Amino acid sequence: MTLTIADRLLHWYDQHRRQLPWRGDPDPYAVWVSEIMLQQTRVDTVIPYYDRWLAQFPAIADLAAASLEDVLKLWEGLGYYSRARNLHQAAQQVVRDFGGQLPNNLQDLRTLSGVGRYTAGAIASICFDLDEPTLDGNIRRVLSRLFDVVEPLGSSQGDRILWELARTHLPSGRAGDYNQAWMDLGATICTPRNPQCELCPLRSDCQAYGLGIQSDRPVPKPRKQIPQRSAVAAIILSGSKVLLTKRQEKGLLGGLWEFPCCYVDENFTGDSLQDASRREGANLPKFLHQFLLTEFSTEFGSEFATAFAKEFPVETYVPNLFGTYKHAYTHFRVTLHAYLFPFKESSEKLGKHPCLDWVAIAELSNYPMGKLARQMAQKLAKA
DNA sequence: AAGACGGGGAC
DNA sequence: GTCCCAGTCTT
Repeated sequence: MTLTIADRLLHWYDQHRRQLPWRGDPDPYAVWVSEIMLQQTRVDTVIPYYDRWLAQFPAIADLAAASLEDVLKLWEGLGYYSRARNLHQAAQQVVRDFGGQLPNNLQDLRTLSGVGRYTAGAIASICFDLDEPTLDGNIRRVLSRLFDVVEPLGSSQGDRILWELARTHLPSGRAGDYNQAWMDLGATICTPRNPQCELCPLRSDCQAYGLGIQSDRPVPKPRKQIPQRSAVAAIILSGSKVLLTKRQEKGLLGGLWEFPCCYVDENFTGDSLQDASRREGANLPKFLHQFLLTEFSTEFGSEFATAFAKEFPVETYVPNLFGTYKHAYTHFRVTLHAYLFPFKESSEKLGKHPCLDWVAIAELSNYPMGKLARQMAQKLAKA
């Protein structure tokens, strides 16, 4: 009898599987944490975060009882911070609705925040031996080459085909290994560029290889141009402390701390670098100064706004440049100019608000921040 | 169906 | 510089 594709795939996996910290851990919580961290994130990046996470939150109950601040601090640098917020919330969901145990079926798994179709299939097959397929970036690429799928990656039509292919070839009884085998094959052999086809156990089954078009599969989805934005930030010093503000829970870098800042063009239209250079030519420190006065008086009370206006008269005070930073987010790039506003006298009692804090320079490392704010904080600590 | 959502590594 | 990574949620 002839070997199926799954037979050959699993045979290869039995010999070449990667040794990873979450592999062989019988605790579904450990697998769950790894799957969330691995979303859009490489294995090598995840491993140190995974180890620290399991050390600090060994069980679901530990995570559920933790503060969001501590959770975000441990996630700092991994990106896509909604994953951390969702994982935290889902842990509380599990304690409240499922007796502290991760549910062992696809439907209940999908009710957890941050658990989508991929993660539910992965957990169900790996932890609970359910015959469920799953589909990630690796599996999409491998199946697209193997079966010469021409529908663009991520299109709904393409996804329908790929989910069906994954389910069609799934063997009964080893779905967890089958799913992970596709991913290991995609990560180590059937790579995005320069795939090692001569080492592939499925070479003779591969339609793209047969046609010599491996590098043309999968068909990428057309990309849009990334807009360029400008921003200004304020380093407001008082004694040995600096003013931090906390971002709102939702959206970009939600719940993280930063130095007070704003985009120069809130009515950004998304077109062209011309707008960017026009904004760069504007009077940025003056714009920032006005923003701070408005922001402080509307958000943080008139007392602090008054003290700030007295110390830094908008007509006469010209702040020094602290630094210029360029950063690329997923869907836009930003150039940020930071300016200094040093109070002559210590005024720590000014500005009381849950989303505002005077922080000693030495304590900045305790506050969860995005990369840009972290860079600024580190420069401040060195000076 | 398309966009929001981070940061880093490989080329 | 570009691509893309063990995707999910929102609009």
